[in-house]
This record gives sequence, C-alpha cells and structure tokens, in this order.
Amino acid sequence: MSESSQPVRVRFAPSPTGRTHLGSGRTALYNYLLARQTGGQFILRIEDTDRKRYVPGAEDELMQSLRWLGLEWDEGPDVGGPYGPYRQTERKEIYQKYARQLVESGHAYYCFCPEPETDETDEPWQRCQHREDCPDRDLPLDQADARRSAGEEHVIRFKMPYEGSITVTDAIRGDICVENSTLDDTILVKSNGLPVYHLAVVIDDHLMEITHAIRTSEWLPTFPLHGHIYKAFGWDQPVWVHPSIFLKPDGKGKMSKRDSEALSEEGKSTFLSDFAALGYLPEAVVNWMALIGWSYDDKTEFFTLADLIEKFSIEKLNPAPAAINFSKLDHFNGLHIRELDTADLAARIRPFFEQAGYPISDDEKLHQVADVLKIRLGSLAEAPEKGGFFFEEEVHPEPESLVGKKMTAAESLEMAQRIEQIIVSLPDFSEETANHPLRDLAEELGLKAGHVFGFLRNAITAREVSPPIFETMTIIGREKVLERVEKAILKLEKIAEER
RNA sequence: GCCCCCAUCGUCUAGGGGACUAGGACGCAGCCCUUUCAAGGCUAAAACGGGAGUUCGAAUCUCCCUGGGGGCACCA
Repeated sequence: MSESSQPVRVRFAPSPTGRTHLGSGRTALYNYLLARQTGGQFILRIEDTDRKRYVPGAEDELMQSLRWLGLEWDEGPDVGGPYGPYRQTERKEIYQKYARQLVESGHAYYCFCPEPETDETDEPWQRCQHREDCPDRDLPLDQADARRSAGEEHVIRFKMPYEGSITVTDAIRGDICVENSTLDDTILVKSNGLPVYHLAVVIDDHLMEITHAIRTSEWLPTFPLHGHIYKAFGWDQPVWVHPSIFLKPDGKGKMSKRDSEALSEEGKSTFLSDFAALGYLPEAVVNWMALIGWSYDDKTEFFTLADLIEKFSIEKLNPAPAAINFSKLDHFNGLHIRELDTADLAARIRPFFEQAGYPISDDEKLHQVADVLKIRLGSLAEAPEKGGFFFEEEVHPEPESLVGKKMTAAESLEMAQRIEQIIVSLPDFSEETANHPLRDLAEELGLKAGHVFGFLRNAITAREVSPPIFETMTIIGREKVLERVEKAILKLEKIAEER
C-alpha cells in the first residue's frame, strides 16, 4: 500500500489485429484492478497504427470480451474522455508534431533509404540494422527538408547514441541496464506517416498522463529504446510493470496460432470470446488468470473481482514466465458455480439447455434443476448432458440397463413391480415417505438398496449417473415417474419373456 | 548469432539468512462419506537445476555454468 494508494491512471492498449487472447485479458485485468483499487482511471486505447494487420471487428470483439469479464473502462474510443481521441490513427497529427520536435532537437532523423528487399532471410537478425551505414543519419536538416518537400519517400529514425548506456526500471525486476551500442536506429515514423508503437506509446502515455504502464514482458527488449525516447523529450516516465508472458500448457514457449487451433479441438481455448460458450464463468476466468503470475499469500486462492481489487499488488507479481493450466480453470469454474445463488445459476444454464434443444418453459423447474446440478457442474456447458432428461418428454433407457447387477430379468421385473406399487400406494410422495418403504423392499427381496435405486435411476433418467434419485424424482414429479417406471416394467417383461 | 529476462513439487505458487523435517492449490493415488455421479473431509507421492563463494548459518545474498523464455519488422 505504498505508491498504489494514490489514484493511478492506467491504460490497456491492445491492437485490433485479431481475437483477444487470455494474456491480454490478464493485462487488462491488472490494469483495471490497480485503477479500481486506487480510485483512479482505467483507459482503453486502441493501437491501430498497423493498417496491414488491422482486422475489422476485432475492436468490438475486444470490448465485448472485456465487458464480459467485468472490466469496464473509464475512458476509451466508445465512451470518450478528456484525453481523446483514444484510437491512435485518429492522433496522427499529434505524433507528427512530436516526431518533428525530435528531429529538430537532434534525437531523430529523416532517413531516405529504400526499404530493404523483403529478402527471404529466415533469420530476422540478419536484416539491416541501420546504424553507421545510413547515409542520412547526419544529413543537415535543411537538405532533408528539401528532399521531403520534393516528395521523396522517407521514414523517421531514432538517432541512437553510439556509446554509453541507459538504465530503465521495471517495478518487478528492478533496474535494467543496456549498452547503447546494442541498440538500433529504430524507425519511429513509417513512410505512410503513421508512428510505430515505440513512438506512439511514449507520446500517448505522456499526454494521457498515465502513471503506471502495465504490459507484458515481450516489451522488455525495446524498453531501453522507450527510455531513450522519454529522455529525448525530457518527460518523466510512468512506473513500468512488465508481468511475464504465458507459456503453453506444456511450458514450452508462448502460444501460437497453431497451438490455439489445437486447443479448440479439445474443447479449450485461450480466446476470451470463447470462454462463455465453453461454459466458463467470467468470475472463474478472472480468478484463474489473476493467479497466473500473481499470488496473494500461501493459502488464499479463491477471489472475486471485488477481492482482487482489494488485494492486488504489483509487489506480488512473479517475474518468471508461467504455463497456463486448464484443469485449474475447471477447478475455479466449479468453485464459482457453487458460489452462485440458484436463481443466478438457473439463468446462466438456461441458454445451454435451449441451445441443446430443450425449450425451457417452467422456470420453477429450471430453478430446481439448477439447484440439484450446482455441485455437479464443472462447466455450464455440461448442464444439458447432466440434466437434459429433466426436460425430456420421454426417456429411453437401454432395456438391459434395467436388469440389476447379478439379478435375472425376472427378479428385476418383480422388484420393479413392487417398486411401482409402493410409489402408487404412498399417500404422499417424497423422500421422507418413500425412502423407508423402498429400502425395506430391498431387504425383503434380499437385495441392496442400490438395486432399487439403480433401477429407478435407469428407468427415470435413462442413464447410469444422475443427481440423487429422490431429488430427481421430486423434480420430475410422481406422475411422470410412474409413467417411466411403467414403461420400464414393460421392457423388463419383454426381456423376461424372451429368456 | 547478438541483446534482455527468468529459475522451488508435473503445473500455478508461498518463501525475501535461522520460524523449512520447504507450506498451499491443481492434477494424480488411496481412504472416509454415500442409492450412482459429484461435492465435502482425510491421507500419500511429488520440488529448492549444478558449482563456487559470503556467513556461525543459505531455498533465500554474490558470481559462474546449465537450463528455460522473450526479442532482434516501415507488427504491436
């Protein structure tokens, strides 16, 4: 509770180049938590300066995903705010003005070198690194301006000092010192006039008065460059925080497109917009991803968003890369499902039943089903599979499943008939009234209670596993129970005859 | 190849010189509960990468090695 008790201004700044990933979700989450914890602002900024990779619709998908997680932003392209515009392509003039300032102060230069052939060098490090070999690096500004106004194509490059070193500071790693000789004259403004990330991020963070910049450790290699740009402008830097990246479940490298595709084939995903359909609660996803690279103490793992807002701290961020673990997500999903109140759960499983072809008309029944399913659901998507029979008009058990273990069909038939009699004869049908008579029946016939209940389970649900049979029968109702038991008896009669 | 980051059970982690016979969680195995399945409870197996230092004392500090990860675009 040191620096973070002052209201922060943080931003989540994705580029709309594809679907939103789990890793982005976590970065957004951490930003959000810090903002809410300190009463500061959470800003959404769209970094869309790469027109080639721009994907229409990505921005909508992104915003929907963040809102699904519950991460509402205070300023952004759709909600506006006093520091807009919040879409970088709409800030082009701003960048050009500051880039020019950098050139005039001698920290950057116009470079007229043609773009190198996109030669098929597989190794990125073999490409032109553009340092001493650039003839334009020390071109007098008036000459450069003349060539520009003559329409000559150019970019603006940062003029990296040949000597010396720079130290930048990451909140979770400490100081990072790099020799300038290992750095490049990186392009700041492309020939189309749009800035690259390195320039835009510095200018925007400064102008938007960002106090804490949280981004993944992929940015560590270019962090020193950003330090140089800040220095060139003479601006103060925000507190930099670089949570480490997520590794694939096997811990070998970060997720690639191929990996994502492989995951979706096993019914998993790292795309935020997939989790809802897979039956995951946003509460669980939030809990899960918060804990990949961050921890609170040595025992607490269950967190709501509100808990996280209260407990999150930069100090407890782990600098090491972390593998994602889907079984842990399943675990958290189960925990959060069980935390839901029944009406809430009912509302959340309803679409899954409907999508599976079970039209739900009886709200009271849905509520009862939700109640009984609550401790059995690892995911909302399992609801139809585990409770679909509650909504089926008829059920079709395998005849053989009605024959008890180590019992003959005739014995099973007799048992079934006696069960039916009991259910019919009861003045009032409930667990209290039916339990003992049914158990007594088992004893009388020299059977185990499991035989009786097993038969009922198969007859009524047409499956081997179900919620406890009395709860199940109560929901289905005595009338329907009897109907299904009678049908089961018919099947048993048939089997018994054939033998 | 060059630069940067990192290093505790299979995985996520607690730990920041003595409280460590290294704790928790997931998963896994067993047991209990039990009409099935779960949920819940209990138990087990499971880790400080290696080597030098510093220190009375190192999982904790330093260095080297090894290993892992990231980056090296007119992408972010």
